[in-house]
Amino acid sequence: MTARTSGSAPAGPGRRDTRQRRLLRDQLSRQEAFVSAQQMYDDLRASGDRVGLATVYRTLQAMTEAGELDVLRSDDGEVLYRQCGPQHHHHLVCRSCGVTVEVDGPAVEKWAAKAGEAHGFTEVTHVVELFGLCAACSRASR
Amino acid sequence: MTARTSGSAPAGPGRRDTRQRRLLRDQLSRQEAFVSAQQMYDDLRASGDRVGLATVYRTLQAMTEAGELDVLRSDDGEVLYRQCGPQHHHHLVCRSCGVTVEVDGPAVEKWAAKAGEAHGFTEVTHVVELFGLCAACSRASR
DNA sequence: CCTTGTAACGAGAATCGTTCTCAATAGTAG
DNA sequence: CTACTATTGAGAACGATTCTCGTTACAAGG
Ligand SMILES: [Zn+2]
Ligand SMILES: [Zn+2]
Ligand SMILES: [Zn+2]
Ligand SMILES: [Zn+2]
Repeated sequence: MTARTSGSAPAGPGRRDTRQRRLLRDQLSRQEAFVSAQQMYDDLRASGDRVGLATVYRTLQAMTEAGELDVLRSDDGEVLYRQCGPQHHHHLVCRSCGVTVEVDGPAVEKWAAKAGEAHGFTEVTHVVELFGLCAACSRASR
Repeated sequence: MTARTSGSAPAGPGRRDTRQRRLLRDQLSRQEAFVSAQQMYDDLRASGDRVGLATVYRTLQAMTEAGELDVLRSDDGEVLYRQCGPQHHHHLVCRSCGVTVEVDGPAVEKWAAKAGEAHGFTEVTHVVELFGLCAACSRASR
């Protein structure tokens, strides 16, 4: 027996501070928009950083499970990630550039819960996302 | 020149009444739940009907573009289809059996439009879906 | 009915995002 | 510094969806 003698340090997956994880965390904290794993991978590559695609996928998933990222699925089926604030909110996403604004909608929450009950459903969750063209992209497309 | 002499009968894609399309339309009109192309394919196969997978995908897509079907993406990324009523509505979907109830939420529509404007977004659309366990599935899982 | 032009089919190959495998690498506690 | 093992990454494997292209079969004319 060599490592871990007593029940103190919580060893196990997800706790090592690696170069790859630092890179991803940094890039995410700098992002305004929702981005895909592929985009993250390409961007890191472009800036000369060496990271494996599988690692990007794994890390993004792990962070999501840990509640550090919000997920969204684009129309063409790609999974997009974003580092958001901690409170419950919804997203107003630009269809063109991905820029995202966090918005809240207390009315929606209530409506959702009520609608669920009314039909005998339990454990009701809701998916509420808004898509549009941000001010900048609206202007650009005129 | 043989077919189409004058500018009357709108020839072109999407208008032939084939056995496969009838089968799909029939099965969809009998479905309470959102279903995937694969499921449709399997079900048709199971009931002895001969249909190609590509045809199922193509037809479902065409019907969707024609506004005859509503689309939804499952958590694991599959596209699900359902024949719904013509008016704008949202869905309360059972996570377990897929059974769906159409619900409306005037409050949500307003909130969405307003939130969009407030941040300078244009052409705002919304995705609002509710997921839960239907009464039957809630009972079964106790 | 029979003929035609072509929309629609379908089997299988090709895409594409994502996940898995497994040998090599590198945090970390001691 | 060493040992233990979490993590990585190249490439194979997957699964849903799309594409290809030779064959089939609607449906308008004749
Ligand atoms: Zn968010
Ligand atoms: Zn934009
Ligand atoms: Zn619907
Ligand atoms: Zn159910």
